[in-house]
Formats: sequence, structure tokens, C-alpha cells
Amino acid sequence: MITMKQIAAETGVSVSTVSLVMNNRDQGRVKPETSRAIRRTAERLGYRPNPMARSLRTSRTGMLGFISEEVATTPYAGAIIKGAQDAASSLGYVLLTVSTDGSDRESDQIQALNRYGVDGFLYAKMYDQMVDLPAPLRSRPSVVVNAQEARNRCPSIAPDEFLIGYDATRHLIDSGCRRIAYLGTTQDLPAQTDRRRGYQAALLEAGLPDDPGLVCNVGFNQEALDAVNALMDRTSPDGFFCFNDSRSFYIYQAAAARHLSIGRDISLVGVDNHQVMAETTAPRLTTVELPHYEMGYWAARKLMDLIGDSDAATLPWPETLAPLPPIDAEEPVRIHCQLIAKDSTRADR
Amino acid sequence: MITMKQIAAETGVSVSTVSLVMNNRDQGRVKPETSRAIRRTAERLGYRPNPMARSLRTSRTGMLGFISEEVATTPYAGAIIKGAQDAASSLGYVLLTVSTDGSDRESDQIQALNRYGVDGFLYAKMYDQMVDLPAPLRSRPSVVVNAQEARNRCPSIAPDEFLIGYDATRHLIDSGCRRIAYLGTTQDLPAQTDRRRGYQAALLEAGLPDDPGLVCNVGFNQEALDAVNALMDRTSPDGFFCFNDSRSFYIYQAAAARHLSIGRDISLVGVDNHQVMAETTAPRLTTVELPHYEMGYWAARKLMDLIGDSDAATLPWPETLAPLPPIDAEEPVRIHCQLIAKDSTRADR
DNA sequence: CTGAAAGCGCTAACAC
DNA sequence: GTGTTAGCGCTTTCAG
Repeated sequence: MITMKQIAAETGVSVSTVSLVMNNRDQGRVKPETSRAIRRTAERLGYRPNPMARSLRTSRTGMLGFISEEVATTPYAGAIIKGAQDAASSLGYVLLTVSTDGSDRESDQIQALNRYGVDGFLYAKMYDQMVDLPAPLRSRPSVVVNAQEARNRCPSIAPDEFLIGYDATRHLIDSGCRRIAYLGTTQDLPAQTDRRRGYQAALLEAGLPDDPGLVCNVGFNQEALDAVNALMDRTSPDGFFCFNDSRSFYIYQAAAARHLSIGRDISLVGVDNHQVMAETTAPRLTTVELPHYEMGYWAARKLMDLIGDSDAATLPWPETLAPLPPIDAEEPVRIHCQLIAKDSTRADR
Repeated sequence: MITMKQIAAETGVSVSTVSLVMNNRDQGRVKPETSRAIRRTAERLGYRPNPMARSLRTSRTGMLGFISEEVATTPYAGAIIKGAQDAASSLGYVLLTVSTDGSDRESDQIQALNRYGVDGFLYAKMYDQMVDLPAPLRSRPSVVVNAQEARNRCPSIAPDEFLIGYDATRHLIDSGCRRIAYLGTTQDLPAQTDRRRGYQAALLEAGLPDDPGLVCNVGFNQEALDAVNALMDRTSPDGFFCFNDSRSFYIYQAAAARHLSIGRDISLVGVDNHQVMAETTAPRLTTVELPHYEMGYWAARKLMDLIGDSDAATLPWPETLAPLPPIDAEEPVRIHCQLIAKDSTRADR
């Protein structure tokens, strides 16, 4: 590791001058040619500042604390982390990650992050829910990811659940479906109620009846499969909007048993049903993507903004958020869901 | 943040004495009662050392760099991270994570980690493969996770692929299956060849014929499904060993179309088929778990050992690695696969 | 046994 | 314009 001292010696100036130049505080304070000389040797020697030493004076480390629960079980954490990571690293920040499964260890972990001097916190959840920001975070820059802060104590970013239901149903309608079933969950989640509201809104708007017999909320296993079988026998829908992967999977099984082909005989829009269909191609098989990457990205950007990093504003929004895809695609299409950002404009775009 | 200076002032001693005591270097150097007094005020004030300041002198930060590619797409990264995390945090270490998708950014990321002064590196891959440890890591303590270092430049930990095939097949045999199919992948992976060898070994050992007609390597989509359908029509196996999630899924579809029930009519052992069956319960539906968590844990432990932390030896091995489960379970069972650790005894146990 | 002093790499007043 | 100085929190000789 090469230090300012060495640059100073090499260039024949003092350390403070080097410091001024390296921090771009040399406007009108250091003679331009001195500046240039310093920059050149810094370049030549491959100087990189030592963040630790710097933090001792500035109490800013360039590290963001990333707190998430149950990282282990879901694929989504990775995507969120990656998004946050990308935003962070393009501004020279770095992520200090901890996962907290046992709830009591959470405050220990936060302690640890604080000792390491993180500049702020990303508090991520694995599914959209109401959360209380942990007390130790309330006095520090924090952003909630994939959830909503109950008392609006800090910015947060989460999927627009209503729009998910609306877009998915709309997509099925536009593909020609007329009897569209909603296969939801029996769990009491904001996502469940809001997506269903979106589903109904789309039906109404299209002048289609909102037939309660087409709504089916199921749990797991045989019981769920039985319910789906009953639904199909009773109402023979031509399109399905599925709450998640496992729900899509029941449709798959029921359809196979009836020798119905997804995409040919019936259409299906599932939320995040990546796993089930990762390697399947079929028309009229549609995935609503939960934009975990984008949420992570947005949150990190917002956090750096909160911290006071003026460069945060210059960060581009990742291009992956596209408008609704064409409906007649031969390949499975992906609907990118919108986000709701609290405390600022809608996802800032 | 409360500092040594404050403790010194409060106790009426000098900072250096406090330092000695807090680092447990006070044996026979500091009067026991002074030590006790210092410890008491430290306790009372809730003193925690500042790792940044310490690292300035010792050039040890207590941070481990975690490098992984394609974190975004797979659920496994999370599990590995969590394992590493848990091992690390129980010794007071913390994880600095970076993900490198673009290959050229990798060295930048490593640079960044180095500037932050990480004590060593975990280099994780998303599937078992041969890797070359990146050059900048070769001179630093490093451990390869879920892959094998081509030139044995550093310790590594990876699943025992042969044993996966053997255990899975053995499990099917023990459950009464006699015509066991292997549904593999057409990709050229070490996992594919080794698992298949294990499959054959188990058959031979049980005196069952190794019928090539029962081995079926497929790619994706309709083509794969067709192959599976053909396989079932041709040989009607009573048990399946599936390479991964998507392969299991094809069996599911083919079975449903024949009104066969997994668990009742046919048995299935799939590797890591968590996603497909996460919420399914059925007897004779078995998952071979790839112990990502354990690999992360082992690797972090090994790394801290490499770094020279003597406490690393005291870390317990996580209990989750259990022996083969009973075969007549009513619930789906999980087979925990064994690990192969290079450069030390087999997974240290 | 304990404290004074130097220094890790860097920043920020304040002189010159 | 540039250098001197002090100090962030901690460790580590070295005196006493």
C-alpha cells in the first residue's frame, strides 16, 4: 500500500499539499503545476487512499451496513444485495453485510456494524411487509428495502402490489382471456390483498364480471392441489394469475393431468415464478418480476444521498426497468413491476 | 463511541495500561487490582474497541472479503454468505461482500477489498467447478468455496459429487425401487459425471443391472420433456434420481400427465430441489441438500485459521450435517451430502 | 508494575 | 501557495 507520505517525498512537497490535491480541494490554493505533478506521481505509483486512516479523522468510512434476515432461504436476498452493491461500488462505497435470524442477535449485529463505522444502513426484508425500524437505526441514516416502515421513520422502497395485480390481469385480458382466475394465498399479507384489488380493478375496467368463484386462495400441498383441481373443473378458466411460484406449480400439475398445455390451452401469469419456469419457454407464460435488484440499487442510492454524498444524484437508474412488454411474444415475457418509494417521488422516475 | 482515553481518565491510569488490559496482555505486567478496576469501568461504560484505529497499527481489521459471482440469480449465494457470516461473527469478524459479474471488474473489487484492509478472502462460486484463484489473491490468505482450486493454491471446500449419486441411488434402492432412472444434464460438469458414477456404483453394489436405457441426459424445454416422456414410456422406472430442480420438474409434469403420483407410484430423489418442492409434502420424495451454508461456514472458519486466529479451532461445526435419514419417513426427507475439503482432513470431521 | 512518547495514514487549522 | 502542527483511537517500545 502506497501512502501520501511517499507521494509527498517523491514529488518534493508536503503531505498536506498532497492531501489537498487528492481530495480535489486545491482550487486556487495549490499552484496548478504542483497539483499536476502530484497527480502524476500518484498515478504513477498507483496511489489509493486508505479508507481506515481517513475515517479516523472524518468519521466516514464509505461502508454501508446491509442488514437482512433469513438470507439463507431465499434467492431474493442475493438480488437485493447485488443491486445495492452495484450502486455502492460505482460511488466507491462497499457493503458490510450481516444477516440476523435470531432476533436478539440483531442489535449485536447493528452494534458491530457501528463499531466498524458504517455510514448508514440498509434494512432489507425478504417479502413486502410492515416493519418497525430497529431503535438503534432510527438516529442513523437508514433505508428500508422491500418493506414499508410503519411510522415512516425513513425512506423505503417496495413493489407496487396493486399494480402487479392490475398489470398481470390486464396482460391476460389483452391476450384474449375472458375467464381469469386468481390463485392467491391464504396467508394474510399486504401483497395478497393489494394484488387481488388490482386484479378486480382490471376486470372491472375491461367490463368483465368479477366472479368470486374464480378467486381461489390456497395454502399448500394436497389440499391446495385439490382446491385447484376443483376450481378448474368448476369454472374452467382460460387464464390464471398466480400469487407466486408454488401457486403456479399447482396449476402446472393440474393442467398436466388434464393434458392441457400452458401457453396453448391456457395462459398463466405468475409472480416471480422464475424457479419453476426458469428454463421453460412457452408463449403466454408470463412472469411478473419482482425487481429485487432494482430495489437494492435504489435503496443504496437513496442511502448515499441521505449520508450527504452529492454524487448519489448522478447515479443512473438501472435500465432493466422497462415498460410493459408486447403481448404476442412467442417467448415467455416478463412484466417488470413498478415500485413505490416512500418519502420521495415514485421510484424517482 | 467510548474510547480507551475515557477509560483511562475515569480509572486514573494511562492509556497504555488500558490497552494492555483490554488485549489481555496484562499477565504479570499489570497489578491484578488495577486490571480489575480497568475492566470494571470498561464494562460499565460499555467500551468496544474501534477496529479502524486498531487496524492502523496492527494492519488487521477483522474483516473478511467475500467475493462471489452472479450472486443475483441463485438462492445459494445467500446460504453460503450466511454460513460464512455466522462463523465470522462468532469470532468477532465481519464480512465485506462484493459480487463480480463482469470479469474485468473482479480485480477492481479485489483492490477495493484490499484497500479496506480485509484480512483474507473467500472466493465463492455458484456451482462446483475448477477455478484458478485470481492472481491478486494468491499472495493472501484465501479459501475457495463450492469449487476446486485447479493448482491447489489454497484450501477449498466442495460437495462430494460421487457420494451424492451414491447416496441418492442407495436411498431409492433401500426404499424398494428396482428400476432406477438417472435424469442428468447434457452440460459438461464435474457434478454430472461424478454423480453418475456414484449412481452406477450403488446399482452395482446392490446387484442391480446398470441399464444404459435408464440413463437420460437432457437439456431444457420441450425437448427435455419429450425425452422424459419417452423414457417413462420405454422403461417405466419406479424411481428417479434427478440432477437438479428443473430435471425434477420434468418428471413432475410427465408423471402428472400419466396420473402418477410422486411418492405413491414412483419415488424421486432430486438434488437441491427445494424450489420445486419447498411447500410439498409427500413420502418418498427426497431432496439431496447441497450444504451451502456449511460450506460457507467451513470456509470462513478455515480462513480465520489461515489468518492466524487461534480461536478458529474452537468454533463448533454446525450441527446441521446429519447422517442419512430414515427411509420410511412419511414426510419428504433430506439427505445431507458430504463435503470434500482439500488441504485438510475431510471437512474436518 | 506503569506511563510517556512515537507513530499507523490521513485531515484540517493555522502559520508563514 | 505551501508547510507545520496537532490529533483521530489504538499499539508498542522503552524508561523509570
